[in-house]
Amino acid sequence: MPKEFEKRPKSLVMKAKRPTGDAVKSAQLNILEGALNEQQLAAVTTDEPCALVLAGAGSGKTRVITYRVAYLLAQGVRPGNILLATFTNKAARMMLHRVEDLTNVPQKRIVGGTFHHIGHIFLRKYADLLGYSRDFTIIDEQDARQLMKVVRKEAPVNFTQKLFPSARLLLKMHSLSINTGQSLDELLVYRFPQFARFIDEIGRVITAYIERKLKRNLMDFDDLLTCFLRVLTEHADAAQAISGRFQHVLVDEYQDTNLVQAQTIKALSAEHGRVFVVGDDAQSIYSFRGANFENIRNFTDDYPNAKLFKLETNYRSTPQILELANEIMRGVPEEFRKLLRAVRSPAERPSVLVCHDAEEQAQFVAEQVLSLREEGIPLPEIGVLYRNHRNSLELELALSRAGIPYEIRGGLRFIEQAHVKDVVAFLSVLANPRDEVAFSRVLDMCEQVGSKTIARIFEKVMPASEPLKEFIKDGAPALARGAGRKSLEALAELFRKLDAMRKEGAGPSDLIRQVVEDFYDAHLLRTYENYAERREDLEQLAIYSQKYRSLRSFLTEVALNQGFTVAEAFAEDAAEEGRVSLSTIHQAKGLEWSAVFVTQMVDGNLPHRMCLNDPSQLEEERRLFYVAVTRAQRHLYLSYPQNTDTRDYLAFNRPSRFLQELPHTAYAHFVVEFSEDDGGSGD
DNA sequence: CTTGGGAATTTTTTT
DNA sequence: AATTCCCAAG
Repeated sequence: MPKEFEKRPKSLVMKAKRPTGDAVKSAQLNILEGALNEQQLAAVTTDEPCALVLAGAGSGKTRVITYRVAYLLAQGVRPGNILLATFTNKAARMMLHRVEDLTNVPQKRIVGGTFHHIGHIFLRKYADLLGYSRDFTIIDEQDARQLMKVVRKEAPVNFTQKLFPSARLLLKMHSLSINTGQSLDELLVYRFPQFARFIDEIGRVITAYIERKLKRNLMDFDDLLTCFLRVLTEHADAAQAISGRFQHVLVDEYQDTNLVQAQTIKALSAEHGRVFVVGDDAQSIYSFRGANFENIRNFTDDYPNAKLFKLETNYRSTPQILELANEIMRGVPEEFRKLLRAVRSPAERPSVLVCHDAEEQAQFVAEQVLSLREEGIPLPEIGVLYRNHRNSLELELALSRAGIPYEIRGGLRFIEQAHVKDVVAFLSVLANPRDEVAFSRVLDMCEQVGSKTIARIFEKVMPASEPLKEFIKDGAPALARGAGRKSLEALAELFRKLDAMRKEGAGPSDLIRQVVEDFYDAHLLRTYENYAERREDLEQLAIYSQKYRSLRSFLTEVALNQGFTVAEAFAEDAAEEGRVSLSTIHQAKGLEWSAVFVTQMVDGNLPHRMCLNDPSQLEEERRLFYVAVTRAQRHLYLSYPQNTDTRDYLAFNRPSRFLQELPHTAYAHFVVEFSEDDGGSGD
């Protein structure tokens, strides 16, 4: 290990607070000792270069990784030498904020975020090594599907198109193949046998898709990972510069990394081997995205020197909740089973509630929330979880009826709404005119312009070195006749204006307002019924974008930081008493509430019906249930409706097999009935 | 060629 | 139940 690094003056980091290194160290250790238990302290202060922290739910995982960063800083490690990879950008912000509190090191000085975010940072610098230009555009899933659709149509596939996989499916195959390291052939045989006969054709379409992205300077989400890895493995100079910089690599939620991410960590740490990894294999719930919990289970194979730490004290939940959680995981192989020790005092058993239908279930949740509030549990301490977004409908209704403020995590993302994407597309074209997805979206808004005209325009414009100039100047509008021509001319005029504004230093919000004023407003008016609402959204977008000076930084933020939802964007802040959280279980990862409702515990929903035939997917559903249950500190309610009302028939539900597998002693069983005006009643 | 409407298909979780 | 696909009228 490089001696030089070890000797760096400790005062550098802590200058603001305490001048001498030793004083810093002992002060820091005091803080640590008060804040951490023995196991946590051992992990945080280890001298081993490579460490794996296996941390059960609620055992202080986040705390450990946060304090580890603070500890390293106190040891004299420069903030710039630390890399913190987390599962969401929000998580990174929270951790680094905490680090700032502990050490006074501003969070901005440490590189932290998702692998996508980190990859993006360096690709802006090194993308040209891969044949991309550095001002590439990031496309989201929808855009990617659009592009794949185009490529698929163009491909010389002679089969009756119906039997050939859809664009969506092609993307999924491609993505899984990359992220799991399986060849397309293998993947098709094992996961999509019905398409195995199209191997060659599928391969060709996917290759065309990859080439097209490169040609148009577009990167999809997977590219941010794979291209970054390619920089690290194929370009020694760049790799040296990057990995030389990050002397300490820390990874949170390691159980949800995929092969590409694991290889990235490996490449980053190849020289110094200083890796600090935290995770819990029992909480691996992202295999549909290529995540592989073998990464964490086999960590010591990949890193033979790794020192293993286990955190087994659970600070979060009551013994009753933990007992139930342990029952869920009863089946996992012994070597990986964790013994979680509860330190909280005993309380009520978790409840299982049988409701008549989804409405009554929602009503029950609403009333129970009210009585929890009576007991003194504030609304932000209550979480309502479900398997998929659609399950939130009845809950929203019941909560609003009861006058309970709530916020929804996930759901339709603000920027994924059609009208917002429309307006953003104008800016995307401005930033990267070769972005054919955005460009055709814009063209498509012109009246009397359809796919044929768009194709003709592209044919003329795309080969040019500056497609947008070509479009504006060379009369691409002339390619259409009549009304189509008129609207294209209006569009060209708008782009002329935007381009000029941009040269004069206009920011994203100016551009957005201009687009809306000159062009989009009219489109909005004739296309949508709820004109006013959507118009309001766009004003919100303009306001939101004021934070960004450059077009590129705004577009990147929009593409990568999709965290905020429609509800969130409009949440009037500072509601005096806060809000109840509604969330999918996936999005609840890493969070906790005093009281947790897990709703729709119906076989076919949790576990989801699509998973029933595949044992490994079924196990993942079980882990999902485990994650849901372990979010609860004190009160846990598991509920399911007995009937599902579709429009024309009534279905009887089976309770989730996960419920049926639990021993009856683990919970209290209730049948919820609303006979008069309120209340569930005992069995 | 565009557009709108009716038919067919698909259905989870997210960066 | 909602999105995507296809076809036929204008």
